[in-house]
Amino acid sequence: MSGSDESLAETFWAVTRRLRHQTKRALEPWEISPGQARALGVLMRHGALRPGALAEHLRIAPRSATEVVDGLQERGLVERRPDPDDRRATLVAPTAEGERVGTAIRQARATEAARFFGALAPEDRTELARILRLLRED
Amino acid sequence: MSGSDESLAETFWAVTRRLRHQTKRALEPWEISPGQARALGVLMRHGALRPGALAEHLRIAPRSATEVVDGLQERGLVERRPDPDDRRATLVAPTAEGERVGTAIRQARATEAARFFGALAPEDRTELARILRLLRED
DNA sequence: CCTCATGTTGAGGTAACCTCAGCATTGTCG
DNA sequence: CGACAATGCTGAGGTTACCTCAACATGAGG
Repeated sequence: MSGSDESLAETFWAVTRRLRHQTKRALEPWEISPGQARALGVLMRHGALRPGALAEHLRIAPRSATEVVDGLQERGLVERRPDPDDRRATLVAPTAEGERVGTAIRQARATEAARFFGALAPEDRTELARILRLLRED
Repeated sequence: MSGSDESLAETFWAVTRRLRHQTKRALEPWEISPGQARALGVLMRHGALRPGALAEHLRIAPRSATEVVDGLQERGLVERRPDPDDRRATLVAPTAEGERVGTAIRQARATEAARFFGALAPEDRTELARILRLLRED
């Protein structure tokens, strides 16, 4: 019983590794790191955000968000502008190019996910989604 | 369809993150990093290994295996000894203490996995294991 | 025995995170 | 309304876990 749970965990990790490698490859055309892609996705979903709020979404320290934003800004994918409501703060928002790249990445990811999970029969996909939601908890 | 696959991937990542945090906490009592724990596990399964072979199992560069072994050796969990078959090479093997800690970690991990997946009904666990094996492929 | 391959490691680099301190601004309270 | 604590960002510098490249010792084949 505990032994089979351990092997379940092991299988889970093996699948995770495969999925991670695949999504990493999916990002290669844009030469963007997984962390940057994640940040860009958050910014596209939420619109302009302060670095601190972005950090919360990414669950990293505020200081680290500065670096992620620096990277995206260097590539011209986001821009910083002053927050009109608080002169201490900065707002980070995707540029037009950022929106373009962001949606392209979202599509590429969807394609990769479809390829990955497409190995399953439709009812297995549904079943997997249902069971994973039970384990998600947040 | 591709949209639901994308959210499936997203759910998968959420579960992965939760499992990762939990196993990391499970290792805290031994103050050992996940990488070191993984290496110790490999050494316990395979017996004495050369650093190069260990690197292959961990899928890291040979030079990086040196560092993992250094860390484990500092904590007295493994020892290096000359390979009798090849005087260029070194064999890395768990010490008695390493075996002790290694089995304790294995048990702690099994307990954590049981707790994590114990949230599921038994038939869901079986179903999850079956589906994940389909995605494993290695 | 000379050359080339192999096994390990020193030196040094990178990416992604961290903490801590400093600076500007804002909100609060006597 | 003025002092002062709280907030928001970022510079400086550290850590961890990886990497490559070159040096060194040893082994194997012509």
